[in-house]
Order: sequence, then structure tokens, then C-alpha cells
Amino acid sequence: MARKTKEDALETRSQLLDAAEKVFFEKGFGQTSLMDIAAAAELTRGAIYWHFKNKSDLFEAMADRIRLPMETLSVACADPQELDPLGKLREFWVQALKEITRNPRKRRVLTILFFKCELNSEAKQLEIRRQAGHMEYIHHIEQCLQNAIDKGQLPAKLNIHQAAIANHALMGGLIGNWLFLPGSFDLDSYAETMVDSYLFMLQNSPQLLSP
Amino acid sequence: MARKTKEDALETRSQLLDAAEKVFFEKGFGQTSLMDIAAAAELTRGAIYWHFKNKSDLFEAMADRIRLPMETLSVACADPQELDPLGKLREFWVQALKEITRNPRKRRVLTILFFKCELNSEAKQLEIRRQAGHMEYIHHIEQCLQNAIDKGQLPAKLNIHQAAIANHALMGGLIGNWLFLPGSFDLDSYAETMVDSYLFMLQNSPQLLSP
DNA sequence: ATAAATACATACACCAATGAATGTTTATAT
DNA sequence: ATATAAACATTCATTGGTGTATGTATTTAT
Repeated sequence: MARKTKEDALETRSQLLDAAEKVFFEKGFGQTSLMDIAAAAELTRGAIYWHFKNKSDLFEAMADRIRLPMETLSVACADPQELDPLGKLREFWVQALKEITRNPRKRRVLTILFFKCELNSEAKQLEIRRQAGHMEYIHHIEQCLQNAIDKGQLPAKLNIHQAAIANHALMGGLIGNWLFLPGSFDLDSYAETMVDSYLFMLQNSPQLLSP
Repeated sequence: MARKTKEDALETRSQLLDAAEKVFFEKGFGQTSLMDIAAAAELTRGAIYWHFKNKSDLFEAMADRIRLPMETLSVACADPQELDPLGKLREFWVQALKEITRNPRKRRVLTILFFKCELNSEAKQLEIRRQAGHMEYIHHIEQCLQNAIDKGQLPAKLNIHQAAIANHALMGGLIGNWLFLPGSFDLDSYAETMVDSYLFMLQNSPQLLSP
């Protein structure tokens, strides 16, 4: 076929990514063939193999168009200069949860990553990314909590690791459960309550204090 | 091949399920062929097709050998006769979390269900089961919480639905995160703290009260 | 004792999907 | 103006895996 302009080529590339996102979301990674995606983009497999190495490569490119919630926690929370780290943390999570309900692309891609693909040798890069994000997030949130303790916003004897684990579990669980059954609760309007309740727990729960 | 006795047949059937569990865990559902499973069981695909309709059928049979944590919440918690519903709930979740770390089969199968398979047309039954479990669990825990309110163990104005959503998210998140990176924290020793902190939150958080 | 059914193993046919090879037209560099 | 390479479309060969059909030795019912 005729050669396109550089911008045109980038356009078809993003068409392919849009189509991949759509079909992966509808049929799951394993059940969709490259022809399905090409057809959805009104192109051929030739276009896919020109822009991407293979199905996994296309999948990664699609996933790379969004940042995972856990990957977006600002280092500002851990900044010693920050006077209100806990407020920052609260703001971050309230916004992050609402963002998922309001950004259709993020919602679709997260649904794919959570439920419509599996971690195996095909998706090695995805697994590595998730593992790294997992561990980095725990580290970031621990720094953030330590910072809040230093500012007197949290009890000095708070068990930081347990608090971080609880945060990760609660937020990740909220996201996953809502993505799985968006009708089961209104994540957008529950966001503040969930975050505030968690923060209340950190400030007051005697169970989370180190002996 | 020679016909086996009825007990022998059941034995080979469970050998196939064991092998399926092992290979699915190692390679993921999509990446394992029926020959992989047959080989792991030191049998042939003929044996699989005798005992199961196809790969999905085998997968479901494997998954059906365990009960999901959310499926095991006793109705005892919601029993009006129960004097200590909150204590029952606490006991249930502490045990459920510890069980996952101690029961290798449950751990493997849950890992498969969480990360090594995808929800698509092949796994329709699995998705239906998970959706049903999801909704039934919310319902059960709401009844349990209402019962605890009636017994004076929780504030009368507690927002039951939000409390149930938080419970589901926290417990599901803990399980999922631990299965994903079992080295990131000690679920077994954190179990009590997490459950107790959650219950403390229910009892004291002003955010979880209805206006 | 023997006919039928069981519990598999083996062999076969088939297809959907991949990846590469090739074709075609146009943008772009020179 | 021309050669080159980009941006795909088309065609082709290959294959891993599935489902089924068939074989076969026992078990079990009668």
C-alpha cells in the first residue's frame, strides 16, 4: 500500500492501539487474534506487524499509554519540605480513585490488566512492571507515612509497614472490585469516605502501633 | 489400554487435576496445552478427554476443588441468635487469611484464579461464579454488620454498605497482594492486626457514619 | 463364560493463527 | 528527477493444538 506521511503513520499506530484496547477489553487477550484487532482498526495484519513486533509487543504498547494508579503516587508526599504529607496523600488517592471512574481509557486498560490477561511467559514485561510498581509503591508510601509521623500527623509508634500494606490492599481492592462489578458501588462518591476512614484508622487504631 | 477399577479411575482423575493445578500455576491457563497436563500426570490426552469435556471443563473441575475465601463466610455471623457476631467475623477472617498461607492447594489455585487466567468466553462459568460470590459476599457481610449493630457492637448509624465495601476491598486486596508477592509481607502474622484495625475503624471512624 | 461397557492410549484430520515473504504505492532525501 | 525507503496490503508456508475416531485390554454385569 501507499506510503503515508509520518503523522499519518503515527495516526494509524494509535488507531491500532485503540482497536487493541477495544478488542482486548471485549474478548480478553488470549481470545483475540491479530486479525481481530486489524479488522477493528479497518486495517490488516500487515499494519500491525509493521508497527509492532508481535501481539505481546502491541499489548505492552497499549498498556504503556496509561500509568497505573500505584505508579502515580507523587514523591511530594515523601518530601521533608512538605508541611502536610497526609493531606497530600489524601488528595492523591481521592483523585486517583475518581480518575478511574472518569477516564474511560484508564478504566478499560485497568480492567484488561486486572481481569482480561494472565501473567505468563508471554507477558513477562507486564509482570516485571507490576512487581516493580508493587514494591516501589510500598516503599513510597512508607516514606510518606514516615514523613507524616515526623510532622506529627501520625502516632510516632505507628507500624509503618503494616500501615503501608493496609493502604495498598484497601486501595488496590477498591479499584479491582469496582472494575469487576462497577455497579456494586459508586467508587466516585465513596472515594473520600474510604480514604478518610483509612487515615482515621492510621491515626487512632491501637492495633497498628508497634509494641 | 487396560481398563481400571472404578477407584483407580477416580485416582487418575485426581492425578489429572493435580497435574492441571501444577502446570496452570507454572505456565498459566493459556500457555498450557492438554498435552502438557497429560505429560505432567504421566498419562495421555486420551485420559483427559475421557474424564473432562475439554480444557475449560478441566479447569473448572480444578477450581471447584477449593472454596473461595469469600464463599466460606458462615451465615452464623448473620444469625440473630449469635451473641457475638463481630467476634465471629473476626475469627472467620483471621482464620481465612492464615488458611491461605498454610494450605498449599488453596494458595496455588487462588494464585491461578487471580493471576494465571483471564475472564473471557472460555471461562464464562468462572466469571459467573465470581460475580455471584462477589454479590453474595457483600450481602452476607451486610447482614453480619447489621446483626452486630443490633447487638450493640457497632454504632447504630454505621453506613453498612460502605463498611461492607471496605471489608471486601481490604480482605480481597490483602489476599491478592500477598499471592502476587508472598515475600512482600507476612500475611500469617499480619492477619490479626489487619482484621482488628478494620474492626476498630468500623467502631470508631466518624467518616463511616450515615449523616 | 461371555457380551458389553469401561478406561484409557494411539492415530488421524483439521484449523485457526502466526510470522515471514513479497508486492505496491507514495513520501522524502539527494 | 530519481533512487531509496517508508507504510502498509497481500500471499504463503508452517504448525501447535484441538477434537474425534479408533484400538485394546480389562472389568463387570449377567
